[in-house]
Amino acid sequence: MTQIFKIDHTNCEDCPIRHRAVCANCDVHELELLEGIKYYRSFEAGQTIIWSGDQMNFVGSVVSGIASLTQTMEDGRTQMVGLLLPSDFVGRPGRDSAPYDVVATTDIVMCCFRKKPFEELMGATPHIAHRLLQMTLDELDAAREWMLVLGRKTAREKIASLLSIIARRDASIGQNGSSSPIVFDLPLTREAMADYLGLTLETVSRQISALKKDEIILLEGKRRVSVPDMGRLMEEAGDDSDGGYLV
Amino acid sequence: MTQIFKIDHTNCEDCPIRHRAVCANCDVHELELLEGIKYYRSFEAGQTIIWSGDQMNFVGSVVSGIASLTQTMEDGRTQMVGLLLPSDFVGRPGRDSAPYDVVATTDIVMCCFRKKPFEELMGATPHIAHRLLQMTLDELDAAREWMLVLGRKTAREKIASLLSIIARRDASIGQNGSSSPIVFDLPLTREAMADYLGLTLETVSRQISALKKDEIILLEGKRRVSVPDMGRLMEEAGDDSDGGYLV
DNA sequence: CGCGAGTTTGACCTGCCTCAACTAAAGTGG
DNA sequence: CCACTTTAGTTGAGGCAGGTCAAACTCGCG
Repeated sequence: MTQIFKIDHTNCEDCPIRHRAVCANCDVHELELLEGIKYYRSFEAGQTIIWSGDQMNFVGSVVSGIASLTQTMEDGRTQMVGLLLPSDFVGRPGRDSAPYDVVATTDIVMCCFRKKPFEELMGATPHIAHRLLQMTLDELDAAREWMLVLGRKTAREKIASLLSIIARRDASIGQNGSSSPIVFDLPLTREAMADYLGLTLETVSRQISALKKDEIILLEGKRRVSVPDMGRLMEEAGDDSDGGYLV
Repeated sequence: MTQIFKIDHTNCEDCPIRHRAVCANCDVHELELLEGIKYYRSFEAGQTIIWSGDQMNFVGSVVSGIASLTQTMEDGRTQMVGLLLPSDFVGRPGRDSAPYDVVATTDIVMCCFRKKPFEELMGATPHIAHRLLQMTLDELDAAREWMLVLGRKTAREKIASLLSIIARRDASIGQNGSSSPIVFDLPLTREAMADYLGLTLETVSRQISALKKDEIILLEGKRRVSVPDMGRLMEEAGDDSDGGYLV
C-alpha cells in the first residue's frame, strides 16, 4: 500500500513521454493547462492501481514502468487483456467504473489528472481529444491482433509472438539492421506471461526452453533474452510479415 | 460483386440508427452537413466490403445487417475479431489501410462517407469526434472481454458466451422480465461461430448439441434458438454476473 | 544456512482437433 | 417430378497439444 513519490515536480517539456502520450499534440498553452492539474503517483511492483468495478476518479499516463490490465473469473482463471507501457493511457473519460484490474507489473510512475478537470479540459482542447482517439484506435488494433494470438496460435507461436512484441519496442530496433542480435529483459514472470497468452505457466516454461534448444533465442539467467535472428523469431510467431527486410 | 441499392435516399431524421451511430449527438445543423456527404451502399451476404491491407477511402455505419472483422494467417487459420451490428462504425479516420477484412455476414446496408470530407467534418464538429471516441472505447471493452473468452474459457463456456451476447441485444431484452423465454435467430453459420470463438466447427456443433441436450437452449431447425432461462445460460458462460435480476 | 519465490522438468490425463462418414435441406435441370 | 449436386450441420473414432499434479532446482535474502 506504500506509495513512493520519486518524482517531485517535472516540467512537461522535459517529460520522457512528452511526444508519445495524450499530450503529444498539445501546444505550449495547452501544456500549461495540463501542467496545472497534473500530479505524479508511484506504485510498487505488484500493487493494484485500480480495482475492477471501482470508481475511477483519475486518469493518467504511464511515465515509467509497466502495468497490466487483467480480467478475472470467479473461479480464479485470469486473462491479461493489455500491457501498459510508458506513454500509454489509463482510464476512460466519460466512464465511471473500471472494467478490469490495473496492476503494476514493475515499479511504476504515473502522471495523473483528476477525471473531472481532465474531461473539462478535453472538451476545450480538441488536440487532446484527437490524440486520445488515435491512441484508443491503436489499442483497439492491438487488442484485435491479440485475439488472433489467443484464438488461433499454438503455444510455441504464442510465446514467439510475445517475445517479438517485447523485442520490437523494448530493444530500440531500427538503428541496427537485421542481423545484429537484439537483447532485452523480460518484464514479466512466467505466470504473467501465461496470463497474457492464455496458457499455463508450465507450458510457457516448456516452450521457452524449446525455443532456446532450437536456438531461436538465447537465455542469460531467467529473464535476459537475446534474439540472434529476428526474422526466425517472427517466422515462429506465424506473423511472417516477411520482416520487411527479407524482401 | 453485384451491389444492390435498396435505399434511395433516406432522411437522417428517419434513420433507424439515428440515435446510436456516430451521428447520435449531432444537432440539426451538423446532421445537415453529414447528410450532404453521405451515400448508401449495399452488399450481399458473403461479399467482402474491405480487404485487409487495402486502401480505405470511405468510412461509415452499418444501417442494417451484420458484418464481421476477420484476420487470417498465411496458412488459412482465421480469427474473427469483431462483429459489426447496426449502428457500429467501420473505418479509421486518420488511417489509410485496413488492418483486417470486413465481410458482410448477412445482406447489409451501410451509410458511407468518403474519408477525406468526413475527417474534415470531424475536425469541425466535436460532437462527432466525441461520439466516435465513446464508441471506440466501447469496442475496446468488448474486444478485451472477448480476449477473456478466447484465452480462458472452455468450448462450452465459449458457446454459451456467444449465445448470451447475441441474445442480449438481438432479442430485445428489457421489456420482458427474467422468466419469459428469449428467442432469436443465429446470424452466423457454425463455421463463422467457430472463427469467432477460436474453435473448430465440429466442436461448435457438438457443444450446441450438448447445451440442447441439457436443456439450456432449445432449437427450432438449425438456426432458431430459444433460451428458457437466461440465468442458466449465463451461468454456463461463466460470466455469472448474477444476471442482475437474481439479487 | 534455511527459506521462499520463481522456474524447470517429468509423467500422466483430457479437451479439443482431425479425419471421415453420414444426414438434412435446398436448389438445378432434364 | 424426380435424380443429382451443393451447402450446412451432425456425429463418431482416435490422436495429440496443452493442462494437471508433483517433484526438484536456482537464487537472492534474512
